[in-house]
Amino acid sequence: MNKGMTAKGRATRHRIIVAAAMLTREKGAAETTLDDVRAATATSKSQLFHYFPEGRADILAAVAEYEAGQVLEAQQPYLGDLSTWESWQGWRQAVLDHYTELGQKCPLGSLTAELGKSSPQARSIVTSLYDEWEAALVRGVKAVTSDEEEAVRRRARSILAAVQGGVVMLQGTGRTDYLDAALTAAISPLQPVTAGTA
Amino acid sequence: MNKGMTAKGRATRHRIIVAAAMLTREKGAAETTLDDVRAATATSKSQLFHYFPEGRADILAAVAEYEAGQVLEAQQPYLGDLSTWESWQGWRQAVLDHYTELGQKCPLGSLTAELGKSSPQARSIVTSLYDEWEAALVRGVKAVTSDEEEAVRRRARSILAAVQGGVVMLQGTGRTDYLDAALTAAISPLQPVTAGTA
DNA sequence: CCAGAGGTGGACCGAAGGGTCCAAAAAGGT
DNA sequence: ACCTTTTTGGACCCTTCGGTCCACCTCTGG
Repeated sequence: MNKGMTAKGRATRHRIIVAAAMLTREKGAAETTLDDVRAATATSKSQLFHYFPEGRADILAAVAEYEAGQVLEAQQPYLGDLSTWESWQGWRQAVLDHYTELGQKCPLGSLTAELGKSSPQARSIVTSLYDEWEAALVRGVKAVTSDEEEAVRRRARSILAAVQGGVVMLQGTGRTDYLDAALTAAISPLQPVTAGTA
Repeated sequence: MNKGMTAKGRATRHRIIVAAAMLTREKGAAETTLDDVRAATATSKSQLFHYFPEGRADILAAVAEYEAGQVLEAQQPYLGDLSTWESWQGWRQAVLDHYTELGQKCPLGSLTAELGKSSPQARSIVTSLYDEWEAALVRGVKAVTSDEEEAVRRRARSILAAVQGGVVMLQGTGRTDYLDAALTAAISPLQPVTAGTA
């Protein structure tokens, strides 16, 4: 894909993606126009179509891919090693902090809303993000419990859904209470039985 | 608001809302144009603006309000009386069935995405929906546990977030596994200690 | 130094879609 | 029957925005 593209070209392309990602977070995908991107990157229309032949949809897809990566990155290094209850707590806090900071701006929410329909590639980006995320959680759950495969998988999914739900509600209300409560409740069964809460 | 409006007028207005709601569910708010609504309701542009002076935004707001009501209605009669573990299970199944049936079509998702930004009224619709929903869950949790106020509230929020998360992931992947797992895990602490799972 | 590639600028186009307007047709009241 | 109010039809305007086109830079390598 980077064939026939100089360092300068790649830089421009990357600059477009990053700027478009920022705009998308700020105003949502629907309100982000090509002119906005153009203005934000000091580029011209022709460049946008030069680097993204399919136009707008192409850019948005690239942004989605970029953002999907950021989502997982924000959870590191915790997500990579959830082998102890302490690291789970660290992860929980990292997630909480990250989304608290983001606030209303949701990286993927508006993207999927805009691209999701009739765009199989967008769908696959989200799906593989979830898969990767779930896999990491599965490894972590497996490390701190002795449940069988299926139970572990279900637990991981419930944790993942808790994050998603908390984030969605944060988007809609601006309150972090839900994410906090959901996350805490979701991982609490992983807590070693020392001073456990029912 | 219904001042100076005949029965016929109210009927037309209502017809517009219902049709717009359906279109919104099918194609998302962003892709629903006034012409679509016009065609689906056999009305004219002037009527749209007659009944919704603010235009498109006005219609979308009305749809959001309408859909918010539908969300809670779909959970009845269970949501109204969550006083036993059995009714909690019934509710869980009702939610699962409802969203499985809806599948990809999310009533409020695209609405909030489109209206959420800079529309305080849309925000308040979502907020009060969540509040009402949470209140019902709080009553239910309180009925089956002996936890103190704050713990009850947190539990209710975690359950609510679990539903939201499961639904979001259903939207994105088409799979109900997440909602199932999240819902099960979220209410499992409410289960009476007879054959409890850790 | 001179091709020829990649990179850039910006004018231009056409469709889509939200919103306005006016006038005609029903409904309602007296 | 007659006047008023509501309801309806649809032509029209105008902005926005994605997308096209072509001419002009600016590198790089031989």
